[in-house]
Amino acid sequence: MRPLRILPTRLLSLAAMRSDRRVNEGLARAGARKWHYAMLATLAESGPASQAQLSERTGIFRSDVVAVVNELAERGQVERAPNPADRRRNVITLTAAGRRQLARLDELIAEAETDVFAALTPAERQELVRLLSALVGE
Amino acid sequence: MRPLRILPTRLLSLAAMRSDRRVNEGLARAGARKWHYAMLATLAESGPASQAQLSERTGIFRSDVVAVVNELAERGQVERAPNPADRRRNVITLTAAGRRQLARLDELIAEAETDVFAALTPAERQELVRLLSALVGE
DNA sequence: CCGATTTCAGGATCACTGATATCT
DNA sequence: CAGATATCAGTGGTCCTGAAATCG
Repeated sequence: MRPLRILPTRLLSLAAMRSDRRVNEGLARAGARKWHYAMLATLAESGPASQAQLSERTGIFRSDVVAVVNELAERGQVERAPNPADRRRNVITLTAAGRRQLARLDELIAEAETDVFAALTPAERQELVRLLSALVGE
Repeated sequence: MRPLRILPTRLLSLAAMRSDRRVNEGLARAGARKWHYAMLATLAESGPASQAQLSERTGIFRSDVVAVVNELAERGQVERAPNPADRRRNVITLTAAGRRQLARLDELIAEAETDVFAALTPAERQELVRLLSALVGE
């Protein structure tokens, strides 16, 4: 039997846990969680979107998108409006305050990534990204 | 701004999520979760231990060890006995049924790891393990 | 008294199921 | 009618805090 500590899936899980914890610490300094960041970043990259599109693009679960949009809307970082062309859908739009918050979160995440990958050389970090990309199939 | 999909910490989180899901599916076929496996494997590797030791060795949170031991004890896979030399402590011991369950879980995890790392060559998989080990500091 | 161990109660986040109402 | 969308209620696992009881 392989020692527990070398199980590849376990190592992956452990590394992600430490990384997530550090990233969450950073985001918490701006009162955000990871889904807030993912949604703001996606809106900035791809423009206004329906909630179903946001679910696909961010990975937020279908039924959890509502709550994240609610929270960002309460803080004035996104706006929710009905889509006149398809009245089942909402159109979620990034506001100026949302862009400012995103810029702040980008800084906090950059700091976190510096810490998380401190033990790797730039080449190793790049290789890790390559391997992980292959793993998730992209 | 870097595209969201290439953020290294996000990639790591996503890869771990997919991996965890597949591993949990496998373990669920034997009615187990990841902590059950971790505890059985640790007991097989290092022998009988107190609950505090099991917490350190497995990563199960201090206050959650009780429930995991309870569940394994109910199924007859471990035994909990007071330590006569230090009456604050319990001694948790693997049973024959526990060893059989561990063997079964080892198979299920091996299958899961085959699936999870299917996109990588053996050399790439080894390199990934090396990089992740460096990341978690071991 | 201090520290270690076990145990319990509970919180917060997250992934997920299932159902409903509305609209195309 | 089928299919998509947004919403809501609720479950279960995990990580974590805090505190009590027992013992060295």
